[in-house]
Amino acid sequence: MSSLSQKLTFIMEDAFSALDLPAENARVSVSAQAQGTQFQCNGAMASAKAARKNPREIAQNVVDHLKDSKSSDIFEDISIGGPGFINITLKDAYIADNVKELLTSERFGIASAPQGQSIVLDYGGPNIAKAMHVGHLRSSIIGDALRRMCLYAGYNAIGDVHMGDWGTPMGMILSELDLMKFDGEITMEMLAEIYPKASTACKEDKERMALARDATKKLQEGDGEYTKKWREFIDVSITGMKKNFDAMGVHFDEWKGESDAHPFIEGMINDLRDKGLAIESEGAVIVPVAQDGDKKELPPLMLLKSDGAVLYGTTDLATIMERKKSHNPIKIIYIVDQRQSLHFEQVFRAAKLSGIAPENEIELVHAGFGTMNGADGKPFKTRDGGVMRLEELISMAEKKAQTRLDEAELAKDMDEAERAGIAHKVGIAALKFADLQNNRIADYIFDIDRMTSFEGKTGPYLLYQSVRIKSLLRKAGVSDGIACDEFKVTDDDRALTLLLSELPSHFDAAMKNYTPHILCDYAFKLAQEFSSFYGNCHIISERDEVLKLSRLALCQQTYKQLSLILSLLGMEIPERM
RNA sequence: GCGCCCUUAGCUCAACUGGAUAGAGCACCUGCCUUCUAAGCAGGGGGUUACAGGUUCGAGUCCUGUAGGGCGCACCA
Repeated sequence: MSSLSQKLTFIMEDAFSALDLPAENARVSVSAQAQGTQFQCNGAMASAKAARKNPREIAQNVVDHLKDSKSSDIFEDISIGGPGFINITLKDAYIADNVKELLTSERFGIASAPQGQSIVLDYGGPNIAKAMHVGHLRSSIIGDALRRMCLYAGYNAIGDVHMGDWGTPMGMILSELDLMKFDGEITMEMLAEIYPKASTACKEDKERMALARDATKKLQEGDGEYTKKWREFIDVSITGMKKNFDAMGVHFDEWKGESDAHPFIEGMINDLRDKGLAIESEGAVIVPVAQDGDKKELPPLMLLKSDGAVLYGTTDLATIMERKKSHNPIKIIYIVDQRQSLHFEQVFRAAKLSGIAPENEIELVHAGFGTMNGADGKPFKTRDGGVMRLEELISMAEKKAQTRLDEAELAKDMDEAERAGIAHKVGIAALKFADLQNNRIADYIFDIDRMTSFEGKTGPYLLYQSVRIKSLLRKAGVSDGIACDEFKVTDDDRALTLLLSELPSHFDAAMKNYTPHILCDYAFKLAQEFSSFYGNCHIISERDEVLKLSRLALCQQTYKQLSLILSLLGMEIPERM
């Protein structure tokens, strides 16, 4: 079981091979032309040069071959267009057979990865003592979606929040507590005040900074008193983070941080020194990672500062060791701001050079994303110039959904709790979809109106269509799978039927490039196609029993797919809305 | 100075990795609640894909250059 375009590709590959044409040119895709033809293959033109033939002639050979062969009962029409496009239209009987197969397929035709392979995903990346703001949105939402996708693809996917809990900011807080002579219970509110205060003071005053550096070093060396206090405010901080992540429905399997790599660092540095990879330079310890043929001058990865303290790159490298030991993953995916691409290039090179992550054992991927800008194209700020907190954003979206619900006739018989539950699901779907539908690589404009919009290409639209189907199936008394002995395809539902078969192609593409927006796009098209079908056709009131059953099956299949994709994207469908 | 990324409709974004007439949503205009949820559907207008060359049967996509924007270049994370 696979998508129709994949099946047709197999058939086309056979035809190409039989005619001594390169099979890799045989790929069949959904037709770009809206009307008329259903699928197309562009391989004749690609093969023309090497075969020294006219592309139309090649296309004709392929078409003749296919018409002669037994697969001819598949094609309603197969013809040549333009410079050599092979256009394919399928027989309804073949489409019907395919749907029948799809209806009983557990995974919609999506292939499953070999068992026992792990992938670690590094996303979220909140910092201790800092309030989570909209900047954490992308990493969390994209990362969580990719984790769910990897899981569905059959991998043992492990999401790690990888907190910033080990750098100089920790020393800033500890030294600030010293200066305050503080000895009570640390609260979230306190932390929110202390950190910015300490950070500013350190920037302005070199001596104050020295205190922070000193405290950082002591902490990293295992000072008892500091460790105790550190543990205390880490726990407080994590409680706050969990609140935010829970509200967004972002899940982590591990709550590790930079500090968890600490036990690996000393051994790692010694090993790198022994291998001659780590060297002293200006009092610091570095790993040169430049290679012949580099276009740019790649600075070395610094492991130890001249004062002996570790850095971001040190913990990142050691974290790979830690992950290798605990999970032995085939891949580690970092969902981190694109601006850090140089840093990851350095770490990845050092990991390969040192054998910490041999190239053929662990694949290291930086799935970077663009910077979030405000409407003016500059990094996003609220109207008063501050940073918008995540909680604020979530509650804005929820409130808008609440208002929308209060206006609706439907909500009259709902109690408070049900309304709040729906408003939450709708609000979160709006936020997540607004973010996920963008290709992750490019910078994007953070538009609060778009984030909290419920019309058009939005999360709530997808929820709405799903809810409509669910309601329809409920009224029709359909609960479990519908197996159609006979499936009837008509002009009103053919487009939806064909689209339903294409999920595997889109899932594969999204996985390959780590781009959830491909799934967003497919889900939207599917919902739109369904909505059109829903508007044009009678379903429950259809008199033709075979057609009615076929259409109910289509509804259910659409619901199942939307439900799967929404869950992969981290959205929940309410019972009604 | 060196390097990376970006520039597509008024706005926000797609375009299956080189394919046919570049698609969606928002906004604007016209219809549709007496069929199963109108957070919806049907239809309309809106484009020299920043610019100039090049490669190719074929370029938004690849190569070169120019302009504009963003970012990064060892003791922050």
